Amino acid sequence: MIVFENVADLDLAQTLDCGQSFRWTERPDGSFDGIAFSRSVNVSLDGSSLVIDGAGEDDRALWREYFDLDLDYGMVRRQISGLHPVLARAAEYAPGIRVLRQEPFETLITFIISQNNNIKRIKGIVSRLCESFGEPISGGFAFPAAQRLSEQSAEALATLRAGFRARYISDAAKKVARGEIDWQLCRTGDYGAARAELMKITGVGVKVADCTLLFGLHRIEAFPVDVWMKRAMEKLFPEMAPADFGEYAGIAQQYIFNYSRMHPEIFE
DNA sequence: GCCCAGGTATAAA
DNA sequence: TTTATACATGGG
Repeated sequence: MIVFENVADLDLAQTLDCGQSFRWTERPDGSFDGIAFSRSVNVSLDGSSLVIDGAGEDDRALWREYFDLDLDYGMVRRQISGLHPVLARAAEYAPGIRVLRQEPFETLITFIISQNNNIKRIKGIVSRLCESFGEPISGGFAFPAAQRLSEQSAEALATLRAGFRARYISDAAKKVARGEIDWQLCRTGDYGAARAELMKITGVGVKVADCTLLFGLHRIEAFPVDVWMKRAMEKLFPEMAPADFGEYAGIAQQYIFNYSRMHPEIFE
């Protein structure tokens, strides 16, 4: 068991159930069971201590990074809130959101599955994907390796009931397994080039690419303010110009997404 | 039954 | 370059 003390600005439900990760399930006691990096754990918050049950000290750095504990989200939230009142409202609504640093391939595949889909069903498909093709580990199944996934027939993938996304999953797994996707470029290269790199995959457009870059490669600096967000800002504050989301655009975007999910009436 | 869901590929203007 | 439509599946 690992304990991180004095963790601020983290709410597990807000972070693990806000549509960025699809592998966490809440227990009645408010803790969450989940798997990342082929490790099955239960995470809970005891006061300001983050408890990772099922993990050893060897993995302290790994979980510190996963929950992005080295970034001061209080500072980020204050900065974002100053950019536009809509951002202030969204950040205030769920101040415990953090942007997780998930594994790139898992993020890519889960957001391919997310297209024209709902979170409940996304979780089901991801769950079947891991049970069918992931390595069994203590407490569940790891997310499948690209190589293993790339070897699956169309018939095998059909058991996931992912619908038209099955061939997208297959193409992504093949390209990643062959090394045709340059993760280093995605992580550190020009944002446009990183986006284009992921869009080499069939079924990956700007939205899936942006979500993969944000949640899988932590490109928090460049999430575009899309037309939908601009419309929301103009509707709520018609007298103001839509703001750029600034240095932490990806985090701002996640506050907004969560807020819109909980208050759909405000966003039409 | 009908509508829609963290969109994208494809065809057509 | 921009705009309509199909797409598989299942929850509300």
